[in-house]
Amino acid sequence: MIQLDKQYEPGEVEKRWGRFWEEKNFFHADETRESPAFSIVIPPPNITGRLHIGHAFNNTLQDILTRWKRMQGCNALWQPGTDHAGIATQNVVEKQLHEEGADRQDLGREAFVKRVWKWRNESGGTITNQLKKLGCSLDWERDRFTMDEGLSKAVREVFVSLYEEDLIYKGDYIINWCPRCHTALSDLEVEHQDMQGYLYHLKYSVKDSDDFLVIATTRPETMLGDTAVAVNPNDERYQKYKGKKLILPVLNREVPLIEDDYVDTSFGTGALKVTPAHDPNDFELGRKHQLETINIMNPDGTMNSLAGPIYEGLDRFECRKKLISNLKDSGILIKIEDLNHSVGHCYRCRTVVEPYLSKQWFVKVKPLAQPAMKAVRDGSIKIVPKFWENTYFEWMENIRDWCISRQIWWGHQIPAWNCNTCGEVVVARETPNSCSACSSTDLVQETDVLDTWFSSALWPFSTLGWPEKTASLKRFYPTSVLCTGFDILFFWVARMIMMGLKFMGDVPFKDVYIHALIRDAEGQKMSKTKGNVIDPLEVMEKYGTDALRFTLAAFAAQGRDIKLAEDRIEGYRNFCNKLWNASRFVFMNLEDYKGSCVLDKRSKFSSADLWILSRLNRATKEVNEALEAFRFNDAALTVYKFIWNEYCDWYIELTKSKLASPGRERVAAQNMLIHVLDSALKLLHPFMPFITEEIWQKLPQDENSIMVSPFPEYREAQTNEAIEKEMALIMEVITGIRNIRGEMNLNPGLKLNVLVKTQSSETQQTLKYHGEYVRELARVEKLEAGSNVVKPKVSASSVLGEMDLIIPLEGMMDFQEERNRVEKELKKIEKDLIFLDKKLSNPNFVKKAPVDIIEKDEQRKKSLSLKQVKLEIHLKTIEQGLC
RNA sequence: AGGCGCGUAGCUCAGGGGUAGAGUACUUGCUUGACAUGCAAGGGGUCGGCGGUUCGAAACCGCCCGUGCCUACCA
Repeated sequence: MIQLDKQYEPGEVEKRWGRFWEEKNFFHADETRESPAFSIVIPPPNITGRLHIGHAFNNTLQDILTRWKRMQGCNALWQPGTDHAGIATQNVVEKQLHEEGADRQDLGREAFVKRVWKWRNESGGTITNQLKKLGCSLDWERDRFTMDEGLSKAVREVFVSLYEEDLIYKGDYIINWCPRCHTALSDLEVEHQDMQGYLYHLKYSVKDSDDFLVIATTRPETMLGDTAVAVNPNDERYQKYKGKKLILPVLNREVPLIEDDYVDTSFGTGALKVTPAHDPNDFELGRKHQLETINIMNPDGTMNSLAGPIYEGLDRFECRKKLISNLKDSGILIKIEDLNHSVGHCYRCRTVVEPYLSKQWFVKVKPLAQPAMKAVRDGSIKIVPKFWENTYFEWMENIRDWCISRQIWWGHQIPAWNCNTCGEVVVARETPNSCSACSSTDLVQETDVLDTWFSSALWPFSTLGWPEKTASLKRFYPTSVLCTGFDILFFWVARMIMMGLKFMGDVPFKDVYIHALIRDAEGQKMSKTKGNVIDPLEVMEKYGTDALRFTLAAFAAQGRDIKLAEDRIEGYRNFCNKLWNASRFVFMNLEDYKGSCVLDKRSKFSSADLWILSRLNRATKEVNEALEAFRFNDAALTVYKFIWNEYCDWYIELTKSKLASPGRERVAAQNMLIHVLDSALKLLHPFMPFITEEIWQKLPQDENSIMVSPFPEYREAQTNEAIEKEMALIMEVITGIRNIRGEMNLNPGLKLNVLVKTQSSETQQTLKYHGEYVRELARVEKLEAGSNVVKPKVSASSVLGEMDLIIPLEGMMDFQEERNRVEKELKKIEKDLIFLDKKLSNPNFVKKAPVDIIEKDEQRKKSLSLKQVKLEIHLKTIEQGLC
């Protein structure tokens, strides 16, 4: 006989089954298998990452889908992998070097990259192991890394193809530069933050005149690179200076006054200093008006020689300080205003980014964006929840070219070679030996690497073997669902759609499920710097992995951020224990059971048996439907309620009388208990893989693992309305009795006699037939039901539908308690009747409302009135007793 | 500056044109032979405010207040 401990202890169980699944290779998807494919690619976590609550959430949802589909018989692939995270990883290793008193320049490129690989091989797998702990059923055999040979080949293929089609180009443009990471960033990699800054008003004198113009700027140090001042052509104030030159303070350079209606007359003074090398707008103005560009900054954010001898070598912010101080002394600075404006920061290191003119590589995105928008518009890709589609379209419509070159060492080096002899740029799939133009062998490869997101954009097909035409690619592409947070909708999702369509000729996934972000109890985004992180590993340690997973699923309602509360996790930990103990009860009653979990058609099933089967069937339907629609919370709560509120609270209790003595009813109950437990465990398995496997393995069944057993399906014939109605009546009577017992503070152990007065012969039959249930669950000695029941003077009573529930209490009646109870009830009835009366006496309601609503209300009014009359009579007898 | 969410029980959150639900917390009573990480019963909400549509609004629409986020070339 199988005995369970009194409490569920997750720690050891999780380790054991985690190992078991991996050993049995259950997570593996075989590309040669013919069953319908279901595939998901994991959003590859950074190799620098540690599992945070967002990962836990994201991956729990994917695992739920994967396990569910796998159990449904699909050839289910959940593709694992990690991302090389160029800047982030380089930063980690550079920091290490720094601690050793060195920097990457000391090592040189080759040695540095080698060092990063070493770090990756030693520490890059942390998150992989943590995902295993979370129970993720990823096909580890297929683990990929964005810097793998195969994926690198894919990157080259895509780069060269795009270049050949003129969709990749190189040029001098203003980009976002991080002076700390020493690299260009794409627009997306800049995080804007509102900051309190200053608007400095500076005097620029007009050449050959005593007049001056006042310009306003937030970044005064850039004036050293000014090559013009712009005003609006319609601005009255500046008409008289048309065509004049201005003298740039400090450097005393002559700059022209140009006119452009881009200039907003209402901002600042209406006069705009123009620095084409250090501001994106000024860059555009500069091109339009053919202005000179003067780059006054070094890549590390210090000023270069063009900034003049006083400022050369100073950091940009020191320069600002010193410059302002000097300008103040020389009377150039007129005033300083407070200004709240948004400042861009590097998303990897939080340094203020600098708009910076430099030579970079770009992807021409517009031609790729068109089909990507169409795919979503025509439904080839569905974004769930739908409202994210708007965000997607808005971004795609305004998309600008994507800066893909990064001046770092860790990443895919751009497959372009510069010929030192003739200056030709050779872009090739294979490393060329000689220049395609002049045959010189003096070729030097481009030092820049590609944006990490460039390789991520290929993820859904590069992981499956592309550019080779693999069987996996054929079987699993397009993938079924992409599951991710909205924070990388543009970074990643949009780009995968563009690249998938371009290179595979098909969408990379059919559904995109966008889930919420997890925040702390105050609604703040969790971050290490704020110190408000919830560590999922700690939670798993304390409450068990299943409890965490279930909590996350229960919170996963669509379209709302999640404020994670620890007491919810505790609640679901208790649910694990509840399930554990229900199972414990079942096993305690199986010692003489010879059957299996399969329903035995010849069994003599009781009404309770058929009832739970019917309820199980409904729950099964709801779980499948909810998961189909990505309503994880509905699915989770349905299983929860079924197990706790139906199986445990009612069914187990109802079986106790049947189990009490040997016989056909006992066997039937045993059969149904384990059949339903088996199914419930399966329904719960995708959410709580560990505890379900642990219990399920002890059930009499001959399959290998619950994770590869068939998921329950809805069966029309198992829904039994008549039985559900019958049992609802029984439960109503039981609850009615318990209510009186509780409200009147009657001793729980006290056996009561109960009379039910009812005109319905059906009700009489049901109560007669199932009297045992009532006697057991409501602690009743004698139960009598009939139309001529006589109510003793000293009794408690309530009205349940058309039934009068009467509990004789001769000698133990607390009249005051009973009066309070009945008066409370009457008060509520009165309130309801007033409401209904008002509604039903409204001629418009009767005229316009649907018939079934009117009928329902009329029915309710009738039964409430009847109940009221009965209770008032009862109240009178009580009051007699009080005198 | 535009755009998108959210505001429901003390707390954390579901729901959604026909008189409000869960978990947790709270009150009362229970060492009932699965479970005190439990059982039974109970209290608790003019569903942010104001208008509108409707026979009927917490739900749909508009405005306002509060709150969170995203996008943007706010010198």
